[in-house]
Amino acid sequence: MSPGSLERARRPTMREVAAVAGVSLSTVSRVVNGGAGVREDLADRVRKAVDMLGYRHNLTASTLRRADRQSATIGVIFEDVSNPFFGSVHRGVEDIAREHGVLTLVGSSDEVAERERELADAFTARGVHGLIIATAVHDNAYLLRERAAGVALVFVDRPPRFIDADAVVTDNVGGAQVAVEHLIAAGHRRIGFLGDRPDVFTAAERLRGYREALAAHGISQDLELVRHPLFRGVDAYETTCELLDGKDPPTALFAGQNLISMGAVRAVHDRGRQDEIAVVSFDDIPMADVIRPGVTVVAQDPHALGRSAAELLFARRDGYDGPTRRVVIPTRLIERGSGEIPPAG
Amino acid sequence: MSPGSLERARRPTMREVAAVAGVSLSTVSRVVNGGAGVREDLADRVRKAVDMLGYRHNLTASTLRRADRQSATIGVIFEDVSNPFFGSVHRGVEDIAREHGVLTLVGSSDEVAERERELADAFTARGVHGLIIATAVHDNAYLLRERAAGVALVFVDRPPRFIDADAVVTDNVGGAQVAVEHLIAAGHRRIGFLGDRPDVFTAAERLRGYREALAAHGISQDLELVRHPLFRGVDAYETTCELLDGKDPPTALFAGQNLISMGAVRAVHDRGRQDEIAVVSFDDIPMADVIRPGVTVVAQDPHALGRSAAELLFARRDGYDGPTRRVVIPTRLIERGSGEIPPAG
DNA sequence: CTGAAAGCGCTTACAG
DNA sequence: CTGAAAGCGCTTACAG
Repeated sequence: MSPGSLERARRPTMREVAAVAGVSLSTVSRVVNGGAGVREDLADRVRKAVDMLGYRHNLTASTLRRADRQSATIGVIFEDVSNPFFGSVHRGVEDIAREHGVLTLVGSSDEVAERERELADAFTARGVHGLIIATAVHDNAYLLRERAAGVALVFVDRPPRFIDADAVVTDNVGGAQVAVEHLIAAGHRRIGFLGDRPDVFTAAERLRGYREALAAHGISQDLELVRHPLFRGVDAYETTCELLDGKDPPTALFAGQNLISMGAVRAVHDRGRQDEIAVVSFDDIPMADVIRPGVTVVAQDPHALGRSAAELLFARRDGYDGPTRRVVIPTRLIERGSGEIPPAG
Repeated sequence: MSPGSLERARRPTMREVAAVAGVSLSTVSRVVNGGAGVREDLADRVRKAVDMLGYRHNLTASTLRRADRQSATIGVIFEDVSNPFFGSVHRGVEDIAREHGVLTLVGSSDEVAERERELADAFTARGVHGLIIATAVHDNAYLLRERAAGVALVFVDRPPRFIDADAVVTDNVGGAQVAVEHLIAAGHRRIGFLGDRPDVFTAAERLRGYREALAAHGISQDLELVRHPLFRGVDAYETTCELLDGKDPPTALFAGQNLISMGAVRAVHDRGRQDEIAVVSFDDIPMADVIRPGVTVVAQDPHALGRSAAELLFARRDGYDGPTRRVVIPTRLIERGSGEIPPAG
C-alpha cells in the first residue's frame, strides 16, 4: 500500500463526541476548552469519548468562531531564517510562545520591502495574535491596518518607522562605543569601520557609536576608513582587502555585523596580518576563540532579543494598554586577543 | 494615543465587498480565488470594491469551508531552530514553500519525543498540508492518524521508523567513509570517532561508515577510540581532551556533527596540538578556513535537504500517489589542512 | 456566467 | 450547570 493511497479519514467532530458522551455540543466545547463549570461526571464522560474516538480539536473552526478570531499563532519576520543570529532570536521567541501554547509562523523577507508586506499580510490572514518583525522597510505605516485588525505589533532588532509600536533592540550605539574605545585604549587612531549601509537602522546606530567614540577622544574622522560592503560575506572580504592595501591604511578594524566580521577576519588572515591589524566584531562569531588570535567581540544576546519581543507581544495581547515600550538589550565585550593588538610601528 | 487603545476595527467581509460591487457573495469568492469563469466587467467591479474597502481574505474561514480543510501552511519540526544546520534546512523548505504560496510553522523538539508529538498535533490542528520532521522518536507510528487526516509526511535528516513515508537524508555512510578513508590515506590507523549516541540515526550511520572504512583497510577497531559525548558542545570538548590525554591516544579524529566538531577542534587547539592531530568534521563549520590549520570537512548540503523535503511534500499534496521515495543528498569533501596532517612519530 | 442556499466545526450568548 | 440555537466568513454544489 502506498502512503498516498490511504483513504482520507474524516477526523471525528465535537458533535460525534457529544453523541457518544450523551451530552450537548456545548458541554463538549466547554470540556475541551478547559472544563470550567462542568460537572465532574459529565466532564469525565466527555473525556472518555474524546479518547475513544481520537477526537482532536479543530483550531480552524475554533478560531473562526471565537470572539477575537485569533488562532493560537504568532508570525515572525526575519531577514533570513538561515542567519544564525536570527536563528537564536527565533528560539527566544519560541521559548516564550511555547509557554503560552502558541505556535510561530516564520518567514524571510530578504530585506525586500514587498516581501515583508506580503508576509505580514499572509500571517494576518491566518489570524495571528501578533507579529514580531525585524523590519527592512522605510515606512512601517502599512502595519496600521494589521493592528486595527487586532494584531499586536512588536519590532525586534530594528525599531519601527512611522508607526508607534513596542520594540526590542540591542544597545547598538553603546556597544559600538565600547568596541571603538577598546581599540583606542590599545593605542589605535586609524580605525576602519565596516558595516551595512546606513539605511539599515542597526548599521546607522553602530556608525554613530563609532563616530562618538572617535570624537570623544579627539580623533578626527577619515571618511576613507568608513566602508559599507554591499553584499556582506564576499564583499566584506574584498572591502577589507582594499582598505588594508590602500595608502595610509587603518591599524584596526571595527566590523559591524556577524557576516561582515567573518569576511573581514578572513581577509586579515588571508593577508597574513592577523597579528598586526586589530579587529573587534559587533556580534559574536562561531569559533572566535579558536581562531588565532581569538576574535574580540561585542556580543549581542539574540536569544534575549527574541524572548523580550515575545514577552512584549503577549503583554499587549493580554491587555496591557499603556504607552509604547522600548527594551534595550545590553552588549558584552569579550576580549580574546584580536582587539588588544597595539598599532604596528 | 497608546497603540493598544485603538478600536479593534472589524475587517471588511466578502459580503460587504459583494454589496459594494453589486454582485453576489459567490462571485466575490470566485474573483478572490483567481477569477476563473467570471465576466471581466464583474471581476473588475469586485476588484475595485476590494481595493476600496481594503478587503483581505480570511484564510481561517476559507480553510474551514474548503473541501480539503487545509490552510496554506506546512509544519516543520526540528531539533532546535537555533542550530545553524537546521536554519539552512528551514530556508530550503521556505524557498520551495514560497513558490507554492505556502507558509511554514516551525518548532523545536529538543529531541524530546513528547514535544515532537505535541508539535505534530498542534500543527495538524491548524490544518497544515503536511509535516516535515527531523524526528527524534523511536516510533513514528503516532503519525499514522495525521496522515489519515490528509497530512502529507516527509522526514528530513533522519528516516522514519515504523511508518512508511518519504524522506530526504544525507549520504551519512558514504560521507563518513570518505572522511575516514581520507585520514587513512594520510597514514592514520588510530582514528578517534566522536559522535552523537548511536540511537540517533545519523550518528549510527556515520559510525557505520567509520567502521566500514577501517575494515576495508584491515584496521582493527579499538572501542576505546569511539566516543559519544552526551551534550555536544561542552562534552565534546571534554571527551576530546580525555581521548588525547589517554594512553595510546588517536593520531586523528573524525568528528561526526557540527556542534561536536566545534568542541573537538576547540580542544585540539587548546591543547596546542592542532598541527599534530588530524581532524575531519562531518558538517562544515563556520570560519573553518580561517582557523589554522583550516578544518577539513565532509560538508552536507542542508539547504538541499530542505528544498528536497518540501518538493516531496508538495508532490504528495498535489496527487503523487506512488511508492515512498527516499532522496539521498551527497556530501562533499573540502580539504583545508587539518585532515591532511600525517600521523606524528 | 451568476446567485441563493447550505454548511464547514466550532464558540457563545441566552434561556432554563 | 446544561442545552438549543445562532452564526463566525467563507466555499461549493446546484439551479437557472
